[in-house]
Amino acid sequence: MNKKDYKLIKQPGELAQAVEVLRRAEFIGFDTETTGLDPHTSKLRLMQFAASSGGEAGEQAAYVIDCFSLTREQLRPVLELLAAARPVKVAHNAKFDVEFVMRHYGVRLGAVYDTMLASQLISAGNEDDRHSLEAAARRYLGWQLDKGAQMSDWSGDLTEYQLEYAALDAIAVLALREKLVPLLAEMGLERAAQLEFDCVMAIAAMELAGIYLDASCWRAQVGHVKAAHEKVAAELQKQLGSGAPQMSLFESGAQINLDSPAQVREALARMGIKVDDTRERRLQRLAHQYPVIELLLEYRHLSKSLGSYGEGMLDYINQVTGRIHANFRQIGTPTGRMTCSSPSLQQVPHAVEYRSCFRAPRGRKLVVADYSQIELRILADFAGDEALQQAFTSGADLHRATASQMLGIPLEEVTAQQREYAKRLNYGIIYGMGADGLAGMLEIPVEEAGRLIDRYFAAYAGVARWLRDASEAAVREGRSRTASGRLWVYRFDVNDHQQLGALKRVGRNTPIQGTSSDILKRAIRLTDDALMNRDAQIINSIHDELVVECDEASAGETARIVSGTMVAAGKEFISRVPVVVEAVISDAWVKK
DNA sequence: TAGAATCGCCAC
DNA sequence: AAACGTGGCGATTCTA
Repeated sequence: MNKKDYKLIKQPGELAQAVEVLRRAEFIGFDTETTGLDPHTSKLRLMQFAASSGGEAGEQAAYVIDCFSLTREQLRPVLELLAAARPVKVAHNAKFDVEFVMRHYGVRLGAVYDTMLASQLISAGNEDDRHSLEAAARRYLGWQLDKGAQMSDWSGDLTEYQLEYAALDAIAVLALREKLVPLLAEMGLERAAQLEFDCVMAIAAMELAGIYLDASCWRAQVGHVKAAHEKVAAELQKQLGSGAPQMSLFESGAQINLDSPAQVREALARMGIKVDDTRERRLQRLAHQYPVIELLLEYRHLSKSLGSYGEGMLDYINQVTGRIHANFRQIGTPTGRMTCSSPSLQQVPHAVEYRSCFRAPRGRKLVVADYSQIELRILADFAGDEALQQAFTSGADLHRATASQMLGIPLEEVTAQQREYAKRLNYGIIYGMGADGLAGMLEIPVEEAGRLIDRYFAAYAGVARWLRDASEAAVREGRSRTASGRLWVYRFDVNDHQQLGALKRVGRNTPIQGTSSDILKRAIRLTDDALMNRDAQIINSIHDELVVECDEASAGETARIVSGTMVAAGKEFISRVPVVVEAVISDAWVKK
């Protein structure tokens, strides 16, 4: 490892010299130390930079800037360096550092190379790999970084040890990039990496802005659910207890734990209803027959609402901003989708009662924009299936068109049930659903479901061929790619019958789901760029949807811009099928 | 008894 | 036994 040489900067003159050196580099390592994890309540203490010094190979110049010693005005040269497109700032999980710089200095980084995202792409869906700077430096550099100082107190006088640690991280990311660049190239991941790097800033800005939740609206909603929950629980106890054996004199009642699947299963057995498990799918089929099952499903639904979407949601409201700043993991799944936690804004129930509590503050509006059937459009494009493409270009209702095509009847003669079947097929096909799954969902015999699928594939022969090829390629090559080139190297055991089946389904789904996520990420970047210097900001992103909060007066304009950038992003990846975005202006996170 | 594993269910 | 892909998360149950 290189000598831990660094210069501590506490004076404007020293800063000017450092910036002069850094400006000449093509890439500079960048890291920060902060007094805590929340940019709204914690301070930025240090900014560390590293660059090749231009001398002998491997020599580094490293600078540790003490933000407590310099005013914003004095820091201006380095803030301009950060804002410039060159040099590219190399950072590990840049989102974290970027949020602090944005929050405290109002500066966006001009260009980012994120070694954490690069490392995740190279792992190609292997979720056993860790991607902390410590883990990545060990794996790719053989460096043993001492992270002991990471959680130390950065708010007071700093020790030599702390400063060395801080400087070394900036050096490490620069060295890490050198190792990752050829790996990304060899694996054909350069385009995917650029796509990821390009939206880091926009995602950081989205988190930093947060989303406004009307607390009293939420409390009222939770109150309603709580009352309903108690009522249903009491009734369910009564019904489930009815088959119980004679209870002892000392027991007031045979209370069971309604939240325990095992106890519920036993109670149902006592009533003569024997089930292997009590999952919703299974119970749904018995609900018509047994009122107690219907009640149980309602109880489960209410419990879920109270647990995941109860009072706890209010704890996420930031004390400083009054808004919720969830954590978005940019590469959250092997297909490239983002995931969101603390709280997961991606799984707030679709019911208006919940979503309408997430709303625009006074004088502002939300633009809620989502892609119309983007995954099916991707499939139609990839498969080159003219019939499915025609269904999209005709302008007719898609599921009605599908029903018409597969049943060979005019559009006007399609019944509501036929449309519903076609809709389930359209969605299920993307996930690799088979006759059994369709039969269960539509509550029809397996043979009939099989015939429906046959007709579907007869109408869309190109889709059938593409899906078959995709699963065969996944089995043969053990990997799939999305349109950006993102890679998932599978770790399924093809000798295991079940895993082989799963592999075939994942092989069909990954290029589609992954390309959809490519498109949304591109849309995030283009939209963020287009909204720059307007009173508008992306505040949420959910797989095929963007939510933008903006000034009331410019909502119409904002909606047009967002639609335009989202469509443009889609067109970068698919060309044979029109990309359609539905954008509405709303007071809350609902499509009015 | 704390953490891991499992079940069940919310989203797209 | 399951039979439809990707997750996060809360409650229960298992395990060391």
